[in-house]
Amino acid sequence: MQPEERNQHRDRNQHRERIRQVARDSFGWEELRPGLADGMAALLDGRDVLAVMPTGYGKSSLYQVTGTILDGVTVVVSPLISLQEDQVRALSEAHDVPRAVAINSSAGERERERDWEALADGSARFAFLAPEQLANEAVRERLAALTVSLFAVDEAHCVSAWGHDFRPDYLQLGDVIEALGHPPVVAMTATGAPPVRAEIAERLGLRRPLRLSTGFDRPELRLEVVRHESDSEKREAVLDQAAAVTGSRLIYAATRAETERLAEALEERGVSAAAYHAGLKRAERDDVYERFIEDRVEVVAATSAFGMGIDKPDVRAVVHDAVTESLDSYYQEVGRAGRDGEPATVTLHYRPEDFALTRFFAGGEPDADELARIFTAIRAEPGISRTQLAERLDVSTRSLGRQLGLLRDARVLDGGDDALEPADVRPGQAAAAAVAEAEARQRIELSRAQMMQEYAETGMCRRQFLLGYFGEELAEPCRNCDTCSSGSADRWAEEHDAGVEDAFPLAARVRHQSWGAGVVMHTEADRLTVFFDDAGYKVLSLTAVRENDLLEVVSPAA
DNA sequence: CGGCCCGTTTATACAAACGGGCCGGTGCTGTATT
Repeated sequence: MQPEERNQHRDRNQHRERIRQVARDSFGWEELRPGLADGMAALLDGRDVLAVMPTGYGKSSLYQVTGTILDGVTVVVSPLISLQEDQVRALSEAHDVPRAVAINSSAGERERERDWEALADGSARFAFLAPEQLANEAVRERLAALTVSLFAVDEAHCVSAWGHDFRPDYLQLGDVIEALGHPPVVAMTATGAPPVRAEIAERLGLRRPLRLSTGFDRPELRLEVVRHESDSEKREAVLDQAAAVTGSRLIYAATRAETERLAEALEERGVSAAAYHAGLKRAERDDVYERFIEDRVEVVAATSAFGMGIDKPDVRAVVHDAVTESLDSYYQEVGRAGRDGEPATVTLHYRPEDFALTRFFAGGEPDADELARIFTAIRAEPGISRTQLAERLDVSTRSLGRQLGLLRDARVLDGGDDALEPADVRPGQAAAAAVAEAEARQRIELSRAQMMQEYAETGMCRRQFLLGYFGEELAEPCRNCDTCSSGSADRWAEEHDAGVEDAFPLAARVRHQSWGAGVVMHTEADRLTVFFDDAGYKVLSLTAVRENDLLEVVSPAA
């Protein structure tokens, strides 16, 4: 062993010992679950970490323990103020852990100033921020003046799910990290198929991250899908199921109006129910949430707003009144059932027409003229900030954020939001490139919905399908889903008599004649699923691929 | 794209059927108004 290696070895043992000590003494964890200590040690070694672990596993400990050990400030990016508050509380309840502050719009200016001073003088060493805060130059300057020794991104799937249009500041986090000198970064999420994970790593600029994944299977969840032809028949089935089950249950609907209708109909049947969506007042939302947690309301009919941060152990059923826009979202929502490990049922009720709404949300035609107008304005004033630009053009900073994201992705715009730098191309070219980018994005969104449809219509074991989507293999049908119960899964397995696909192995990097570069996501005996960088998911028949020589393996594993 | 609301038509007096138009999810922030 060389002296240098010996030093590293000694450091690592010291790290492990310190991790054990802090976990036990400060947080009261006698033992850390598999992977967590490895992640912490990697961060202390200066490595980036991408952790995909289910809710309740203890992902937060990755930055809690590491941040306690490190001397500088730990920045934690969290999408919701309510989550920030939960995390600040959790840290304040631990022993001998540096103080944590949440910096957001809910505090007054004076309080915020006190928090910054606490970070500066070392009396606070955890800072929770939403990405919108980091889009603010003054905030970034104050951070740069501190020593940031760890950068954590909680609910990191938001980078991919919200970054492109809803909350574009998520896409700027990579630049923020670089500007801070790239301290070790830990990105944490409970959800994400391989393309989502790849996007998180790419957007945040993670450097050869340690990838931790604990497995997606939730055997206690019974998986069911019911297809309906008419709207009213579907609603009746949803209501019947929600009324029949006992214990806490959740209904997910696609629109606010539908949550109201469902809750009302359940009340009429004598079931205590409440609607939950982002159109309600803050106090009403809190009230519904509290009543649900305290078992004073049995059923909550909600939109996707009822989600992150909700951790009720004994939800016995999650009933979907419509498809979601992807299996990533679907699995995240059904994952709120059976957290206590006891059996729970998750059922998707859908109609093919449901996909109309999914298509609508995938976005329509981007406006080439508007993109050209924006680009022209930036060219007239290189180095202009997003805020100034929004004023010049009299548009909202929000819609502008989405357009700037497209121009950036199309590589015709450089620089952060406070200094936009145009590439040397004509506005028409820039707009065309951005439109192409938007179309690629839309193709990917639509392909994600397509996978949802494949799941709904498959004859194979639902769990085998779902786990396959998340890059995991389940050797045998699960015996705890509707296709297994009906015998369909066994018939399917016989017809598609297994046989490992050697020519196109899992995770192989491939190139298709018309869809370009992609990665093999899932293989079956007669077909394979590939995620293409610009076209999204495609299910290919192996016979067609072979006969027409459509697919070429570029490298065996990505 | 499909669902829903609303006003109009239809063919005769209450109700159904039709068509145009609009809306659909998620949260941060800073600013204006009680």
